[in-house]
Parts: sequence; C-alpha cells; structure tokens
Amino acid sequence: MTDNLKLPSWLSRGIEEYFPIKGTDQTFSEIIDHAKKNNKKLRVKLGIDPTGTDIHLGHSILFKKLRAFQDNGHIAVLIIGDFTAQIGDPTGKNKTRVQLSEKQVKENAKTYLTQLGMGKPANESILDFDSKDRIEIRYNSEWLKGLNLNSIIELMGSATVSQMLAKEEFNKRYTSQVPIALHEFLYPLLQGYDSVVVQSDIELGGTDQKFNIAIGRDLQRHFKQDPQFGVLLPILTGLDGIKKMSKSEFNTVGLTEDPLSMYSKLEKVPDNIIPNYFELLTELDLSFLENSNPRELQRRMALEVTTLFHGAEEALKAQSNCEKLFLGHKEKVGEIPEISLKEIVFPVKFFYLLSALKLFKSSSESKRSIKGGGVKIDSQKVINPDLVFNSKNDLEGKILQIGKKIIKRFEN
RNA sequence: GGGUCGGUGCCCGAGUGGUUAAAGGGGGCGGACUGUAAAUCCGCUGGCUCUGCCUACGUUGGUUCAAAUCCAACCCGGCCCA
Repeated sequence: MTDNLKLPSWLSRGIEEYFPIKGTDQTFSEIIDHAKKNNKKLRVKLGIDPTGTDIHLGHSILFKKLRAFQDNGHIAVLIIGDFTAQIGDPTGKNKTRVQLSEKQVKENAKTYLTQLGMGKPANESILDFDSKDRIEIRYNSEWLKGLNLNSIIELMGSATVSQMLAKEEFNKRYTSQVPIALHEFLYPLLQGYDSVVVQSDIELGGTDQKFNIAIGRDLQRHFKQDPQFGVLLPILTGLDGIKKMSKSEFNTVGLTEDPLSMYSKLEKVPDNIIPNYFELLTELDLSFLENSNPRELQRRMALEVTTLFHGAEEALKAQSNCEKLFLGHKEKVGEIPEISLKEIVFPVKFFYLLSALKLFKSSSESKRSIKGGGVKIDSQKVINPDLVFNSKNDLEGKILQIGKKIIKRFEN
C-alpha cells in the first residue's frame, strides 16, 4: 500500500523522515488529513531535558515544527524531562554528566519556557502558550518518580538486550569497549513510557531520537494504545559547519542572544551549510539559492534568521552596524554592546583587565591572545599584555575587539 | 570472585628514573590571505596582576639527590574465566 496523499507543506518542510509510513490502518498523511477534516486534535509530543539553560537554533527547529502543529489545530505536549535529565541520555560524550539537583532542573525548565516565549503573546513567541487547548506542559517526574519495581521490571521486560545494542550509540560503545552502565538502557524505556502516559499520537525529535521514539511505539503497543508516529527533524549543523550544534562544542547561536551577536555569528557561517540553514530556520522559498552570490547568501541568511527572533528593524540595524564596524567606521556605530569598567581598579595591566572583565577564561589565555595579535582597541592591535592603563579615561568610549567575534565598547 | 591488560593535558596518543608544562596528531583560538567563507601558510593552546611562583600524568602513601616513569595499597575500566 502506498501513500497517495501528500503531507501538507507546513509539515513536510525540513523533515528528515517520518515513520511508519503506514500505521495500523492509515498512512501518516491520511491521519493528518483526517484530523483536519474532522477537527480532531492530535497530541504531538516533544520532550526536552532541562540539562542546560540555553536554547539554541538547533533546538529551535523542533519547536518551530511543534508550533506549526499548534497553528494547524493540534496539541503540543511538551514534556519537561526533569526526571530523565538526571539519568542522562547516553550520548557517549557526556560521560561526566553531572547529577543535577531537583532545584537546578526546575530552574532550567523555567528558563527554557521563558526562552520559548511563555508569557508573551503567541505572535511574539516560539510556541503558542496562549491557546490553552493547544499546549500541555508535563514534567515527567510526575509519573516516573513513583514507579515501583514491578512497573520497572515490566518496562524492562518489553525490550531485549540485542534491541538495545542495535542502537548505534550503544553499539559503538559496546564494540569499542567503552562501558555502558545498565541504567542507561532505562533511558529509552522511560522516554518511551512518557509517550504511553501522555498518549501521544505523534512524537517529534531529532534523527538521533529515532530509537527512543521507536521504543515509545513498542511500549504504547504493550499498553494497548495506538502507537505514535515519529517525525524526525534533521540535526542542525553548528557554526563550524562540521559538528552538530551543541553547547559543548561552542558552535551555537542562542535564541536570546542580542541581534548584533546573532547576526555576526551567522554571517560568517561556512558556505556549505547555508542552504541547510535557509531550509531549516526560515520559511523562505528556496528557489533563489541556485544562482546567488555566496557572500550575499550569508548576509541574507543572517538577516532572515535574526529577523525571526528580533524583528526586521533590529535585524537590519544589526546588519548595518556589523558592516560599518568591519569597514572601520566605528564612530557611526551606536549599537555596540557596552562593557562596564566599574569594577576595575586602576591602574591596571591590559591582560588583567580583560581577564577581570571575564572576556577570557584565564589571565594566561588573555595574555596569550594579546601577544598573538588578536586584540584591538579602536582598530589598533595592542600586543603588549603588560600595557598599563592608569585611569578610566584611557579607555572610556573606546572600542575593544577580540578576534572577529567579540566587540565591546568600554563604558564607565 | 580469579586471571590479565590498562587509566597521561579538551580528545586521541607517545613517553618507562633526570631541563618534562610532558613528543606527535586532532580539535580549539589568534594572525596573514580571502568574500568576515573554504583551502593554504604562520603562531598559540595548565593556572597565577607573571622576568617569578604554583599546580599537573587515576588516588594515597613510600623508595630516591631526583618519579608520569620504581614499590605498596586502594579506586575505576576493558577482555578472558567463573
């Protein structure tokens, strides 16, 4: 049986894969179509683990898709994995994942929701928090905290070791003799159990979530529910153009970053991922990609994305400031982030100043960067880390540049 | 539980008594070039208000003028056996 309906474009854009093509009796597109005709609300699950405090563009594509479901009449079931956050998703990289306290997790969750626009009107926020019948926020500790051993055994009984080892991440670790702790097998099961509890019809996730979503289907079947469909979205490549966007790789753009920093980061992204960014982060028709100047594309993409989060006016201002800055017309630039000299005790050595202002991780690093020629004041390279500034007057109003990314204006 | 191998800087990985803040590579950062991209080339890549001082090779103790390197105990991991 083939699927002769097409997915609507609000849903199909930028998705990597959906599965299964055909559920128990209908194809995925039939279900979407049927829901629309009958005004049926589908329950669309998206889980986030509140392990950090910043949401970046990579996450945003999931949330934007979730919003699209909302806008088309469905229910966003946002699961805050406050409980699972404490186990840790076995991503291999995070072997030293810290145990987060309950309090920490709650706070992270709160900042996530704020960043997603909770409290703002729907047209200014990423998710629609206004339409109460289209948003459901659940914390998974609600049901996971009290699971008793019997239930846990039941969950564990529903999957096999070889299923688990089929998962690429586990498999890689197993074959390369990197330890896998038993409790790590629990993570997919618990995440899958979330689907059972919230009775999800569709689960959204990155392609790396395929396994977990599939486990969710198994468990739903086990608990006599219709298994969910999975919609997999691509993993956004980070600013380096190579690795996935992730806080630990320092290649992210945060949703709440100021326009200038957002624009300037995006505008220097490698060429090869530009089309990808256009497709995943904007709503533009992509036909113009074919014959455009690559430099223009960078600028346009940066502008579009910045507009999305800060509005057209702010974005244009950022673009113009950014360009003026690199052309050297600093005096015309009004929007450079300021950095306060209040806490500084003069006289002060240059390297110590930068370290004290937290512009570098350490004073040694500050010193090295200065020596290496990476630091400018008013466009002049300053390469003497021991240069002494005697008073605020030496610096006030001047513009500091560190590498290509950091630009600050000294203020009292 | 027994046997065996192993635990080195952000990561991988060399080093098996003496300028060792620790080869080499990757990654990262900075510079030149460029389109603020890529490629290439060059430099930097433990901390400290720093011509010096302090921490570092799983942990703790020991041997020695001197240890990442030798010894002991412990902790952690892989594999084989049970």
